[in-house]
Amino acid sequence: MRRVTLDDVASFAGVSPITVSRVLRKPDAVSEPLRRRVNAAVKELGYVPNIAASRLASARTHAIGVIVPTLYNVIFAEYLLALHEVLVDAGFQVVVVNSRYSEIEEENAIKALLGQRVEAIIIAGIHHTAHARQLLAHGNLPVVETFELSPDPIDINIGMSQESAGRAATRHLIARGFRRIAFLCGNLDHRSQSRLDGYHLAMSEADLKNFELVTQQPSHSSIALGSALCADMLERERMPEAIFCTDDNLALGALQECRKRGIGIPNDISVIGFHDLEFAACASPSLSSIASRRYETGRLAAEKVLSAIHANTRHSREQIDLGFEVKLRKSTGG
Amino acid sequence: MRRVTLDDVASFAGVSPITVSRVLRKPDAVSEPLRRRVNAAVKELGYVPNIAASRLASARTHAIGVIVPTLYNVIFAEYLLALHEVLVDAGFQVVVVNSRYSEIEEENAIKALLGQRVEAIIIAGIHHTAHARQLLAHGNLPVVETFELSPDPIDINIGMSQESAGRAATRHLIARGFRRIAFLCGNLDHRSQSRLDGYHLAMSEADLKNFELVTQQPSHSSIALGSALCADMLERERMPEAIFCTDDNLALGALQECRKRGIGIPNDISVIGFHDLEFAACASPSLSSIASRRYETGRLAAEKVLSAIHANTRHSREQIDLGFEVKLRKSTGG
DNA sequence: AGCATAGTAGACAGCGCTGTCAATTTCTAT
DNA sequence: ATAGAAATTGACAGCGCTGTCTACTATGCT
Repeated sequence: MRRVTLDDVASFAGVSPITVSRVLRKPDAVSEPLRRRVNAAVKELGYVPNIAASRLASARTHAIGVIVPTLYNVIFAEYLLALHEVLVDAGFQVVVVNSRYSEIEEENAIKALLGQRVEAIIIAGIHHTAHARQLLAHGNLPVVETFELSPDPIDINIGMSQESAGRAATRHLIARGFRRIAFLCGNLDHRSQSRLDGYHLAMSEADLKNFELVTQQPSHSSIALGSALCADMLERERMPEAIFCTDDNLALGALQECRKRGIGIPNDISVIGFHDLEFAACASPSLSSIASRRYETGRLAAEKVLSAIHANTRHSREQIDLGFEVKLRKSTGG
Repeated sequence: MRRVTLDDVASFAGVSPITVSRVLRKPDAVSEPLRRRVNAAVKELGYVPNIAASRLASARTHAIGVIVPTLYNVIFAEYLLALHEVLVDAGFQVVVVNSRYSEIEEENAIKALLGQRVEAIIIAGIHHTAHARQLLAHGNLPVVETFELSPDPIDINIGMSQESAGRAATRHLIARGFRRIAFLCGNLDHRSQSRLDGYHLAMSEADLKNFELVTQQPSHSSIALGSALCADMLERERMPEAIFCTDDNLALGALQECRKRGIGIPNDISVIGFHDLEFAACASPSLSSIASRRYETGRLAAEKVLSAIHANTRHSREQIDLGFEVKLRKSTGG
């Protein structure tokens, strides 16, 4: 039971294989009657072109590789959504690989994508193994690093300063007069680490080094984890006056935990989250947060890739800071 | 600037191309010294095998196609996680395509996957276009339909009865003595529709047809949407006594909305969600829900696919009902 | 010494498609 | 009516790899 090939279709339709190929790829170049005959044959035989053969022959894959650390996070879901919207419409296949927050797996993912001869790689993050970096740099294809700003971009870099954002959130709490400011965090990936750096920076700028309260647990951000981390904080000798969570899910969990314990927000404790997820504005009390622009990151990354492929340029060495926005709501006193 | 090929490596290492190929695929079949020479050459030249060529020559792709309606939903994220865990470890590439809840896009996705000669297709849902169904049935590859139970599976089918689950949730509320029971829903996809059918069934079984309160809005399930739909319900002439949400996100939004309006849960209104997401147990009050087994669905689907590929069997025609569990918590009175 | 066996390396052809260029037909303008 | 351009179709070779088969080497045994 052999699979139907282009040649089968050609002989069935009584034309040359090349004509069949053309009908499928550039129908305008074939006359109406032949096109009909070929299409009929394709349908009749249930022909499905073999992409591997096409890729090999044409040396074009029409595939873009995308590496994200996890699929289990709305942030990346929104980002992927944007990438898909732009790239699929432009006729590209999006190959998503997840690196599970591991640089080793990321390197393997890069190898796999290069082996597939993707025409560009869009990768979340700026920290790679030395070898991975070398592969990307010498891969002779456009590379976009996203979500963070790199001191030394491989090629194109689109993101925001996670450190500045962490600092801004902390400064906001400091400006409100709080001194004992807690930092809640799940997995300490590079982005969270930078936000933590920003927190430390802001605290020390305000001479509040002694009032730092950091708690962290290596599992993915969730409402449940937020409750747990918050509980941990509340059971310490002296409660914090404000809490900065690296993620709105954690913040929502913290809100719940406080309510459960009869702790008023923002009267007793202020809470600020990160990312400004959908529910932040409608939580009760509404949740202050740092808005990140992951949808725009995805769109822009996709567009940059398309134009780089189109222009056949390598190493544009462009860096774009999409910034962030501090959203002040009830949970930090409005 | 040509890409490095197997032949380049071979001549660099002074061996035949076939030997290089073997070193890469079955190193045991090559003697130690040659293997070292070849590996050195690979490293030196930065050789990355061309997968398209390999796939064409070997007629094996080591790729499994997975179709989901959206990536923007934890349910599918967990399912994909499970699929990945099993399949990647078994040496397969997972090709994820999202159909955006459209049967047309699903059909296109199927064509794309068949064109890639994936070795199996795992597809969420049992409703396809006639042509899509035909493609899957005649594609000569294992097919797994998931999440729902099909009256007529194409091949393997792993899921649960969404209707029974919807009915069970509603029955629980009825058993608690409620009569005016509302149903809240976002996008009315096939699964939600079945849950709604179950709701109608349970209501009519209890002679409560007159007390049905259904509200729905065609956007994806979110906490914000839950608040909005709940607000809609609460502003009706007569408030519901209980609310069944097709999704825990909606339910959490409903909880928030009720709290905002000073409506006590479960004293004034009971709420039950669906899926038993992570936060359900730790919400306040804790949220009753119907637990679905999406992780197990993913694992099992992957395992079935592996064994079907291994055994080289087609059309096992197997149906597995993974069931569901009613989780009773505070939001419906414990 | 002579032979069978296993282990190792290579030759060859071909997977199914497309780029390039050549050949043919059709049409346009003089 | 005819040269020349444009539109249409086809021949050929090759993309980079692997399955299959063959050839060679080393080893152990009678």
